[in-house]
Amino acid sequence: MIRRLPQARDRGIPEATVARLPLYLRALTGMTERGVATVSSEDLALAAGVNSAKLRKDLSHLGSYGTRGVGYDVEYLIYQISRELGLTQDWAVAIIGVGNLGRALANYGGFVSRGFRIAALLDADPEIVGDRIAGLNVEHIDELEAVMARRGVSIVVIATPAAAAQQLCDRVTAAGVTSILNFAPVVLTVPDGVDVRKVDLSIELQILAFHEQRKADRESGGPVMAEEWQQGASA
Amino acid sequence: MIRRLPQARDRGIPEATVARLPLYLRALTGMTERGVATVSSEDLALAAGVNSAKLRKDLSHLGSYGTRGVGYDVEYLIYQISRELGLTQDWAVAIIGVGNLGRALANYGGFVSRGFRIAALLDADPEIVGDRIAGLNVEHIDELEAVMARRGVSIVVIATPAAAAQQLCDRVTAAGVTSILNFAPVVLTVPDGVDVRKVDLSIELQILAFHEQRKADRESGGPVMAEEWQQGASA
DNA sequence: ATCCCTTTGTGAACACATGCACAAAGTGAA
DNA sequence: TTCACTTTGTGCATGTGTTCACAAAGGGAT
Ligand SMILES: NC(=O)c1ccc[n+]([C@@H]2O[C@H](COP(=O)([O-])OP(=O)(O)OC[C@H]3O[C@@H](n4cnc5c(N)ncnc54)[C@H](O)[C@@H]3O)[C@@H](O)[C@H]2O)c1
Ligand SMILES: NC(=O)c1ccc[n+]([C@@H]2O[C@H](COP(=O)([O-])OP(=O)(O)OC[C@H]3O[C@@H](n4cnc5c(N)ncnc54)[C@H](O)[C@@H]3O)[C@@H](O)[C@H]2O)c1
Repeated sequence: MIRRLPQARDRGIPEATVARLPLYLRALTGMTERGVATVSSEDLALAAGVNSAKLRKDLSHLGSYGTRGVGYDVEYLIYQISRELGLTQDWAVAIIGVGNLGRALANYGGFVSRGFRIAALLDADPEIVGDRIAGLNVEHIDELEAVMARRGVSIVVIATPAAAAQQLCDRVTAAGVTSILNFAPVVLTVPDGVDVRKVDLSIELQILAFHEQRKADRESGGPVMAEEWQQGASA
Repeated sequence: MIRRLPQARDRGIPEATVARLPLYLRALTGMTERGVATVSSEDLALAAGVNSAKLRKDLSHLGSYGTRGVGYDVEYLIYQISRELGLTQDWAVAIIGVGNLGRALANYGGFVSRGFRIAALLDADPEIVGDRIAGLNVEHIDELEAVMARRGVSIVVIATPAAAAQQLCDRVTAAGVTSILNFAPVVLTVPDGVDVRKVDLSIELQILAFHEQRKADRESGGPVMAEEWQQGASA
């Protein structure tokens, strides 16, 4: 067989794979801290809560970094995944909206540990502007463009009320930002080439409620069909 | 009109559809507030940020609630989706871990508006236990089982440090809870029949970083292939 | 060097999700 | 009633993701 271009590590990593790489990374970090030097796909898959074939296929998209009969070198794999995810550089993040949620995010240590640095906090409320949170001054939203440029911000977190989100989104994309994490419960419209990811707790709860209701229906009511349950792990 | 009653409304709604129903619901709520009585799949799809064929297929899983040539009755559709998601009853939610994040969640009004009621706040820290937050007393984690039973809690939110999460998860599942929303960055292991959904901001940022890096590579470096960009909307 | 054991990397089958395109069903006008 | 027009609901093709199952590769013992 021709075998199609052995070099050229396929530059198209499936989105589903990308979403799992951070999971593997987290599991690997835990292992390296516990002094584990080498890990099999079976063990790593277990730690990450996925099927081992899936894990191997995911990793195979990055290249061939395992040793047959042995497994993967933990440190080396951490490095390769980090590089692939872009965590070898660090990213300046701005948080817009320093309310309940924005404050919690700003105080959270878990970002810095991966290469994310909170570089700016912005709010519209004069009561809040000037506050010192997690070692940063809260700046006025009017300064948005200037602050982002000065600090080299490339990822923006929107944690304002829904009503303000689209307008702020327009401003940051106009300023050249192409990565946004949105907590406001609205669908953001963005130009091509801009990535938006959203976190919506309300949606998560509604999905849980749906399944919870089903389980209740099952028990009390209707004929149970031969249809097995979702596994615990979420998507 | 007779409406449906082809009694076999398919009892297996695809997971991908379930995850979008809350989105449609939100869009519909906005419309009803603006006095819109009827909406076409095209318009609703636009508001929800999805393709209209997908929207129609999603809705078709709930039954045949549209009128050809006209569209969907907004109120009626809100009711049907709410019922399907289990939002016509209300759900008692307990938050475990009242730190930065738990506090933000407790103070958030957006849950109550859909049928979710924060019924209990629990923490291990004696400094925090007894605090009054969002009209609720923070109770000691030792009381977990008793409190959950007394308040009829059926959904638990875990917002503690990662180290405590699995153990707490074991306790709540042992107490009969089958729906968990987890903010701690660990993979929870649960018995069959228990649903866990997770929210991990760090993972979201890493996914954004991956794409951001790609875009940067594209511009500066390598030969650009005929491969189009992700659309902005996240999965 | 040979053999046995372990574990990777992947082809191939399957399962699930998306989106096009259109027949069927409804509205409203004449 | 008939016709023109709109919009739903869905069959079907295509695309994406998952899982099985195994050949190929490497390690270590003899
Ligand atoms: N708190 C939660 O647990 C939670 C959960 C789910 C979703 N959310 C969503 O996250 C967002 C923030 O929630 P919150 O509880 O922190 O709200 P909040 O009201 O406490 O904070 C919002 C902050 O945004 C600021 N703001 C308003 N308009 C602004 C503008 N134009 N520019 C800059 N800043 C502006 C406000 O001054 C305020 O400080 C909301 O959209 C909410 O729906 C919050
Ligand atoms: N704050 C954020 O923005 C953020 C972002 C992403 C993830 N997270 C995750 O969410 C979780 C909470 O984050 P946080 O910033 O609120 O942390 P935090 O330290 O502010 O709060 C944790 C709370 O949990 C309580 N706790 C600890 N052990 C407990 C136990 N056994 N039983 C009951 N309560 C216990 C602590 O007393 C504390 O009040 C962490 O796992 C964190 O990794 C937080």
